[in-house]
Amino acid sequence: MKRTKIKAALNATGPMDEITIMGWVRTKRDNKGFSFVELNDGSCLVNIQAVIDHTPEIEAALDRVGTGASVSITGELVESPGKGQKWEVRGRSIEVLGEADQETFPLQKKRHSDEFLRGIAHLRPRTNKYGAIFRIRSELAQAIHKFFAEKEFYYIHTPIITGSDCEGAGEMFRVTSLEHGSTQPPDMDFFGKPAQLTVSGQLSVEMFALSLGDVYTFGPTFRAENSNTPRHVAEFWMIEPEMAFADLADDMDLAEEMIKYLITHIMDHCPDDVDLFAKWVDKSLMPTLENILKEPFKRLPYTEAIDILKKAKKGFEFPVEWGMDLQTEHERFLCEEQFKKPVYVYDYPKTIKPFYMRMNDDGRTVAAMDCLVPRIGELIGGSQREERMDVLQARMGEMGLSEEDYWWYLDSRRYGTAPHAGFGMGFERMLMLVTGVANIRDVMPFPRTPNSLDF
RNA sequence: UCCCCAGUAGCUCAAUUGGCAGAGCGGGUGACUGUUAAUCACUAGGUUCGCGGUUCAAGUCCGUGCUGGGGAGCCA
Repeated sequence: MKRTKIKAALNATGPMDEITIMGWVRTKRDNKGFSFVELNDGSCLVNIQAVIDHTPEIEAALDRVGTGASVSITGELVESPGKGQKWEVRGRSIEVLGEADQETFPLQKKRHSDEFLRGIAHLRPRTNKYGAIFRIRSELAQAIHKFFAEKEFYYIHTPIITGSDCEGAGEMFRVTSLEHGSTQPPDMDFFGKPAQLTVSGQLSVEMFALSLGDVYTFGPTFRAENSNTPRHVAEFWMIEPEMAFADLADDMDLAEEMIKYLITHIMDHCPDDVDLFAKWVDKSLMPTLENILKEPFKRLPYTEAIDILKKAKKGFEFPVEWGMDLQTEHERFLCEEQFKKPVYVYDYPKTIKPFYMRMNDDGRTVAAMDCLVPRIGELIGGSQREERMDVLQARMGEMGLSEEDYWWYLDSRRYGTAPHAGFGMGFERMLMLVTGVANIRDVMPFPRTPNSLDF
């Protein structure tokens, strides 16, 4: 099929005698003797307008066309005499590719609530807002690979199915090939042992940092937590870079550079789509993004953060004391009120962090960092990893972890260990940041949440 | 998982103290020679989320279940 994408047609530098456009009808306006048909094909936010003079044959076709139908229109591309668009198609013929019954087609020529559109997740990318979200989502994924390629990081595909039942984060989904309700023991299962969906590629990707140097993984991860918030889903994508011969400061440098790179990239490459969000979704989007770009992030040791929170004239629900994990209200206070920009909190108490984070000289904190951003909360969590075999073994002992289960992980410290650091960034949370979309379910094609697996 | 709120036409919402279930948009039909989510006229459209209860009478009150939203926890 020969067609010109609408994005290309709208960017034309001159008229065209022969053009065929295909897309979905957003609206049709009939007049006596001719009709306007606005088409969108997903290639860009903007529709193209086609003007078609009526003939008996064309009228018969137009009778079958309503909002949502897909059509092919052939004619010429001309400068529009009307206001609102530079180019339009003067149609000579129209072919109806797929009708849409107006009685039942759920998308109307008006704004719908996000809640309603979630119920028709298979059709919502045909709306302006969701089309824009998923174009930006694609561009953001590409930008991540571009960023790491430019910095000469290697892209590692870490496994989705894992046999490590404790990767240091959250409840896991079990993977089995046994019949539902089977009483067979795990050693009769496919892998001969229990298997789960990964919650993080970190332990795997560390092995490759300690081989290839600078690496990253970017793929789906799964959490079986019964979380019901606008910031959590059961299946989400995570970017996890890992650098050999790097410490916590290098880690924070990389994360900050990456966030700024991604925001700049999206502003440069998706101006129309970003504009839609700035206008209709979050009026403070542009100031927020510009604010993130303009200054260095605040770097705040956990112990100082606790002091600030203690002195804050603020009725926190949770009392503040050294050793506790920061609550949502504390995180929001730090980045939205105290510093009004992204904040790294680092050097957390060892008791609230996983075994693999590097012990600091004080013996009570570890080289961990969280990057907190306004509105989203924790966008990134990372650390310098414990590279010293004896310290790592001691930590695992404290936390009741079996060295046998991690024999391959420990081998990386046994043979040629080296300082290294990395972090995990929630891809969808980054997408929420650059679009201003408030609910994570609205930046995923088909979100998976507790009791929801409809598509 | 806990706390709070909501569920009425395809969508977004009204409905006074418990007293005849409504509007806008969308749909259908018609009009209109340049419209921009066109406009104008006419028109159809309801198991008031399910189940049980109180009452002469329930969209409205009570119980329960389901679904959705907000907040919290867990985290990215």
